[in-house]
Amino acid sequence: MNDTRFDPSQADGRWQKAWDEAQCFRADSASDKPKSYVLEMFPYPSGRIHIGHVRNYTMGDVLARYKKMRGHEVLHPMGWDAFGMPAENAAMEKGVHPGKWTRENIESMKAQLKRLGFALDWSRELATCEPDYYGHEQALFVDLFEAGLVYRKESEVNWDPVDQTVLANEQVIDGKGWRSGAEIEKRKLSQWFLKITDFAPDLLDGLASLDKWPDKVRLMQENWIGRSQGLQFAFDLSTGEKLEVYSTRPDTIYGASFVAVAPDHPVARAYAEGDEGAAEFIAECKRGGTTAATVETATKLGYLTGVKARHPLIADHDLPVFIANFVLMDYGTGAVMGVPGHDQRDFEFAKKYHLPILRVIGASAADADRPLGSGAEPGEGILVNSGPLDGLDVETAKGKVIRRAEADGWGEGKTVWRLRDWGVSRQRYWGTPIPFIHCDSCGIVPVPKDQLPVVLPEDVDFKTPGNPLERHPTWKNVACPQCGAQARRETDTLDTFVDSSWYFLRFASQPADKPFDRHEVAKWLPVEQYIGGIEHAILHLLYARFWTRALARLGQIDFTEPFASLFTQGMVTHETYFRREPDSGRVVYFAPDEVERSGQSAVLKEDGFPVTVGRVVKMSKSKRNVVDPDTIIAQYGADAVRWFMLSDSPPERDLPWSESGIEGCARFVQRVWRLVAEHDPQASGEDADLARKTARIVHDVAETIEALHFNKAVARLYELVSAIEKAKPSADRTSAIEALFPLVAPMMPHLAEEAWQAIGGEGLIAETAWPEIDESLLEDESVTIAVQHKGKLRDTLTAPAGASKDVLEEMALASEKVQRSLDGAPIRKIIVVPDRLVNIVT
RNA sequence: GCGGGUGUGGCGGAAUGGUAGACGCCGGGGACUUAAAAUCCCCUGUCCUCCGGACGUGUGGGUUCGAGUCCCACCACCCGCACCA
Repeated sequence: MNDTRFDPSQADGRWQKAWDEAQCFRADSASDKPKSYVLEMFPYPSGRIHIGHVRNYTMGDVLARYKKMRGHEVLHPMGWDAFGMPAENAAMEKGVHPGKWTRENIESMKAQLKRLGFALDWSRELATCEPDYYGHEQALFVDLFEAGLVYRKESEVNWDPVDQTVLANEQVIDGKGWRSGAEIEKRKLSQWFLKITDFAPDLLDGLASLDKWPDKVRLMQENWIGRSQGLQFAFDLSTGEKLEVYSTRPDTIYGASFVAVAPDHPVARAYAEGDEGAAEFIAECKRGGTTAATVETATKLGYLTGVKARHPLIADHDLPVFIANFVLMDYGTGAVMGVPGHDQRDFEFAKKYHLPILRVIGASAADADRPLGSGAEPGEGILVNSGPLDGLDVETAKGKVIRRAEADGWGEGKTVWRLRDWGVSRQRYWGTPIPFIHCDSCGIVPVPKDQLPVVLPEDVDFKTPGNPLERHPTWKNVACPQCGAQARRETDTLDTFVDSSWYFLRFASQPADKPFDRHEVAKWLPVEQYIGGIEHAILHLLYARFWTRALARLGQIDFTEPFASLFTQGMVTHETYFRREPDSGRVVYFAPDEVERSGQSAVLKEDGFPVTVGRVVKMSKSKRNVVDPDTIIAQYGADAVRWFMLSDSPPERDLPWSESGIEGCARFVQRVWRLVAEHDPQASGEDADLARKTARIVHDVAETIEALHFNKAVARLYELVSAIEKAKPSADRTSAIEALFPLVAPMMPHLAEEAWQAIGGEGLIAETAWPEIDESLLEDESVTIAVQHKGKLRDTLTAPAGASKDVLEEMALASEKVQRSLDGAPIRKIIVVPDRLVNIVT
């Protein structure tokens, strides 16, 4: 151990092997230590680990290793979210089977993760694409069906009329199919749904208990679930039918000037039968994709029908009925009343179709005749021009209208949720087969559990677009489990969000004959700390919460919230380098290793001419601003890469990758290593300042790791290393060095092991306890007091901690700098904050 | 369009309403060396009449003895929007 440099290229692998052999990171559910379940969102096996994964898993790893040092039994597993579209795309493009492609990707990504030295329990590894995972998922799906939480209904998909296939939203670009270029249209298919709306109140109420989740995520989920209270009421139509509408602003009912229905509303369809223009308009609305962003950013269009709606409160007053492209069939009743004065969308619609814009709310009664100018006024106020409601505030008016409607029998107060049921059908091959059989006489029959798993057939082709299961020659054909007659398998597969809705249970317990063992699961769950990207703030996390609640309702588990604490980390970003081609104006991007960077500018290595240094954005293949984890591990070692992932940027914010930054980290690894040579067990003498600093930093690093403020832990460790370097040899300095290595062990585990061994530490540092400190060393003896005058800093004083206000005031006035600033002005007031500051007001 | 977030030196950032810029990167100067690498030391927000002072946390207002932090309005960028994962 006399080498002056730490060599990761030989040390990393050696310690990774040592951990493997000692099986340090195997989670023992029989242990009587307190248990910690640390989980990072499992990756999609795209082929290579992305630097974003490295950041995510490094954070989890630091926490897992730290918890272990704190005496916890830690479960820190890893697996693969292995179903999904990219495998099918690879099959189409390269002719490789999705299973082969996926399994090879898993192998290479696993090797990459191992090179980073993560403290993972690989004995629990799982891949959702294997029958021993998805078979259990099928069993759970059947359980949910039997509990009445699964049903079928029609719903819209993106239909590519040329490829004759269903497209995902991301495959629709500017309303056109990504391969065919054909105009996409909305088409209705009969599909499988999970009744997440059954749990809407529960999912909403449960958010309150998630006090270790970021507020922003809870808020996003709250808005997504979208509880609203309003009035559902019926208009009498001139056709003799009734039209149910829902409004959250029944107080504005006197301001209604039109009614609008969704293009696929029965009233619209019925009317279109006798009106060609309406039929054409409805057909027009079918064009384009199904996403909310597309629908809502489209120009608001309406078609005036000849139908009239009788206003329920204004005698003999009729409103025109429109078919409108912005009204959604699956929210509320698929029909709305339009109040242009107090809703911006209605306002724009009214302008376009020359409808009356009435004011029914003003700042006061005097506003009754003030016209609405440039836009709607959606806020609070006092009712005007509203007959019996005049003078009431918004809330009171809402209540009055609802009571009136209920008394007169034309409507009732109703709670409506924005959340829709979860459509889980996918018309694709590479997913969990939905375990149902269609029988002409028995209807829809679940596959009996003893016949699960329904295994995906291997012999499929991807030469033509569409679902290979649909055109497989034999797989579909099966006998009905009930009557034995010839029947057909369901060919839809499950949304991959289903796979990720219960994998955290399977990690905790992996029996062969059932999805999980409830007693084993109870030992580990809920997950103590879940870490992943903010992009999953709504869908994945909501679906996992729902699935957990559904299993609790079925009596399979005893808790309803899967993740006690959630952390959402930021992205890893990098500068972009590009040139604009002079002829076409096309932008050509260059990879970081093709570019020589200096100061503000950069040149292309190949030709020596400059390239433009573009914005710092999320690493992506299209911008070519990616760095490959393997390359940088080979160059700098796993510890430097891990250290970089934790340094500087707060973990919830974006982290800009930089060459100079990683070099600084690699230098720091060596700096820590050099302290091994400084470790002198024979050194004697005290260094009270260093001892106090060491205790303080041991304490702060623990605190900041627990709060996941890794950047602050890193800053404190830099300080400790500097302090040790500057200190003269002493017993306290030797102790500081002995404390330092365990402190950095969660972050730089390879170096820490090597150093620990070199200074004669016992066993593996991964299994060592966190350093103990003398709590009395945390008390400060003196403090720095700021003295302000006119709100500005004039001087700083050193005072004993806990000095009285009078003493501090006296010290402040004694300061020459303060007197100069005061310049004899009369003192009006002195504010003293003990241990902090004195502010003199003149 | 709707929902959520972020904004502080050249860069990443730190700061229970109480000393703005901790810590790191970059840059500058110096030491060591035949030289380089490595390492170590010092400086490093802007401006000015520079042993002192003024200004300064996206923009414009406000509350306060005191605002990066609280309130109002705005701007820019990022994430999500139900079939990407």
